Amino acid sequence: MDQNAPETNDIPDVVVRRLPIYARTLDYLLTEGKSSVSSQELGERINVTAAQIRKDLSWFGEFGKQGIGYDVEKLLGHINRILGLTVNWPVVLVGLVYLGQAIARYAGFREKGLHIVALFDADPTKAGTILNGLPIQGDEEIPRTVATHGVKLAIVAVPATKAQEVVDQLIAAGVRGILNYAPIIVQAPEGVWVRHIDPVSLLHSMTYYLAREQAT
Amino acid sequence: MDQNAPETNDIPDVVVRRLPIYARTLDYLLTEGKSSVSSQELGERINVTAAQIRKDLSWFGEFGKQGIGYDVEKLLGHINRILGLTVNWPVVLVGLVYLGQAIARYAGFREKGLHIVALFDADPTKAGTILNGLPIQGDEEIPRTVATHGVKLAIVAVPATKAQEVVDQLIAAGVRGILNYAPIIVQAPEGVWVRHIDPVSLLHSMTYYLAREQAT
DNA sequence: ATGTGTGAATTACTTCACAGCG
DNA sequence: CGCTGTGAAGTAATTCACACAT
Repeated sequence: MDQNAPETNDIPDVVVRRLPIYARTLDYLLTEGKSSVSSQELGERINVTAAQIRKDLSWFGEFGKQGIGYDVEKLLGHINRILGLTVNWPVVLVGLVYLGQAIARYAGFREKGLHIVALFDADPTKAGTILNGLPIQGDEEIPRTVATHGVKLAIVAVPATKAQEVVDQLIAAGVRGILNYAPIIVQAPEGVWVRHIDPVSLLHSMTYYLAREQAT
Repeated sequence: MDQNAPETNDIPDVVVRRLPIYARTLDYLLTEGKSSVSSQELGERINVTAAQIRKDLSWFGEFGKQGIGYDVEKLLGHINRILGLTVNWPVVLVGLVYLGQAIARYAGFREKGLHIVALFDADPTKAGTILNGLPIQGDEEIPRTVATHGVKLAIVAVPATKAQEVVDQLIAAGVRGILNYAPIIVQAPEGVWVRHIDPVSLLHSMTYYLAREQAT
């Protein structure tokens, strides 16, 4: 439902999905001046058991010191390397109505190795407009631009009705990972990863519990 | 890491999280004019096995007809009832920089029973500004407004450094479910649900696989 | 003492496979 | 037949608990 995990034996996807959270938290610990952290302490910050953190990390090596814990900076470096974040990743963004514009302006991507290098929107009246330093291009430019930048990652923030079409174009152009904000599960072939962001579904999964309580 | 699931024995949270996706897809099927659907067909749209859908639904009752499948409209009604979506849920939104503004303007919440009833931002120069028909209030108004509307759900789109503080205020005011867009895992007491949206982490979980391939 | 790394045990989730109904 | 609902079987993920290193 969420992603198509092609033959990536070895490490479970749940583990991979937790690594970025560990990295983010180590980053915060670093800015707080902490140089060392135990799995216990790290776990408390993110509601994960200490054992889980240790087991997750053990898939990749031995990064801790018995009796001490983990060196924050070193562990962060290890995780960043594991996630392929020693290089910057060019990313394209498709769909520039409100949400897309907000994404284009968000500094958090660039700070974390994700550089938005091109913006696309199907609306021809937007073409040429500069947004956060980048010109908006028409969707027909996707193939050329994706190819010239060697872009592997895309963010899709178009209406649900257009999402599959845009995703197909992106994949045809060479994109291999897609972050989809449209409220629809898009299909992708083997070898392409897709992650969905669906705030309405997340809220609905909470109304389930809240509705239940009121009845009690 | 993602949510604190207090004593909600019975139905697994993974199941609850899939229900909104089923509902959304049934909705699309309905607009496409389909009146009946099999678990197989529904599953193909969202990359879930037919058995999983049947098992998930069986937690709540028997909604299908052997040899036929499910009546789209009826099943949608059942799921909406299960999710507590027979009523509208008032929601407040805190944080109105770019992302928050985009959220405030997004029509998709209201269409799905989630009515944004109040907007808050800590920036006093924003106070009083009308956004999408609602006045922006200062954070100090949170307790009164949340109480008068009986708000149980909140969306948080403030910077990471402010997120925990805002969440604490919201919970103190009576909020029981929080959708957090800030890139930090916020803490909440038993009985409060939290869901996180973290695009950077999702992208990083894909760079992991992409980096691996290039090496191959 | 303290806290990691890890097999073993446990718990949770998914898929199988088929009886039974329309 | 065709497709649901569901126990049973099979996988996967998490937690336990402890040997061992500092």
